[in-house]
Amino acid sequence: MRDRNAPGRPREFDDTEMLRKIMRLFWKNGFEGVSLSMVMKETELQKASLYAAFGDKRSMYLKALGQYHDDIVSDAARALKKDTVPAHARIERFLNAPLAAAQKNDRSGCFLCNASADQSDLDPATKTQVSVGFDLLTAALASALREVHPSLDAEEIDARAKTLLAVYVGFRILARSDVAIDGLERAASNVGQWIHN
Amino acid sequence: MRDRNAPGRPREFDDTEMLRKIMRLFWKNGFEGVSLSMVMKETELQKASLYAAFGDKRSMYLKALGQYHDDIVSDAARALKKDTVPAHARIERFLNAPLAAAQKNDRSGCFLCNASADQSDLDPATKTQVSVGFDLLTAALASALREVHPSLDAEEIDARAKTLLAVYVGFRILARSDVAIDGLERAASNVGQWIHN
DNA sequence: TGGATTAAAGACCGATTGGTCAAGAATATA
DNA sequence: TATATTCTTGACCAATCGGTCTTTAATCCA
Repeated sequence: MRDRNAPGRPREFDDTEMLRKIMRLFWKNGFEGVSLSMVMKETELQKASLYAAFGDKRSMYLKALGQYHDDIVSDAARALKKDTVPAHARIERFLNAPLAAAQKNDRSGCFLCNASADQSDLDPATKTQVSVGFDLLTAALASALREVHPSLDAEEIDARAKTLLAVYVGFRILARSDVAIDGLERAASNVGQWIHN
Repeated sequence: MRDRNAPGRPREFDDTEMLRKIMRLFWKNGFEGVSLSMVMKETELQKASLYAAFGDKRSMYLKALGQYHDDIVSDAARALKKDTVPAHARIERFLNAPLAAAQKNDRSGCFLCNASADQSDLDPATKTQVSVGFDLLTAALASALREVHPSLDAEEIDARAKTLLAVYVGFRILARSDVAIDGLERAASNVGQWIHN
């Protein structure tokens, strides 16, 4: 966002608001699945304005991924680290989020997971940003796990956190297909039990 | 593949061989990330020959996914269902495959997982085909789990199989990013322990 | 009021996209 | 050898791709 009292003609749109629209586009369709004309339609901005504000397509994608981090990932991490409900319930809620979304017919999945599958192998900057998101979630899961098992050492906590993250990511990907959702629910409840081991 | 004694000029290439090349392309780059000119270069075939043999781009993608099913998924399922090693070791080997690939710097991941993230929400036919693959793997995991726990009922077996599949898929996606691989290994060994519960 | 500066609008660019078509070449059968 | 059938080649197509440029409009500061 530009300075309010900057010289020159002021920008007529809010950067963050537009970035959120762009984010939803890339989230749903992937990098190559989004064209500049789609972005123009969604934001109701001209091409040149988009380039001036966000740079080229790759840079838009990266900024959209950053917006996802700020809006969604960090929120999820916060809810895992501290909340009114006990730690094990926070983890269960986290693992149930993919299934809850699927039941509401929201199949967009997780932008981080999609980006990892779609672009991590093709673009190093995306790969890095995806890893940052996954690392934040791992740390948040580890924090919650420490509350459940104060006696476990750091390595074991990290290993379990990564297992839970893998389950979460797997649920997100599986829920995008037609894999029967009811089996997944019981699977989630199994993992909920496993947390206490 | 056309009949050997069919009338007309015989095809100068092997369909399956070409489909495998196309498969690798889509596997690595996703649907929109592959252009017809890339396919032409990889197969050394002309555009019209490709269209005559495999149909349009969407149809090529679906056939490539089918080839992945025949070549890779069904092999993995077979190795899970029956082998010289005991059932729990077969499952562990299955879960370790994503990490073993990552250690060899093979980051292509799993075509099924990538397709689910990339195209399941956009194309119903892809969604269906992805689900068929996941269902086959679930059934194979369930078969191995029944050997480990003959007393468990079918629903519980299915739920556990889906948990393991989620872990597998999660590993595949996480391994594409820069998430530290050593933590994942210990995670895999944790899950190996959990199988016996 | 007059620069200086920035944004908005949309025409414009070459390159590439997925896809088709017409002509010639290779085969089986008759 | 003639014909029917299929395959291969490469030119060809409109549409779209990502990206730029010029013109005009809006603002700040002096």
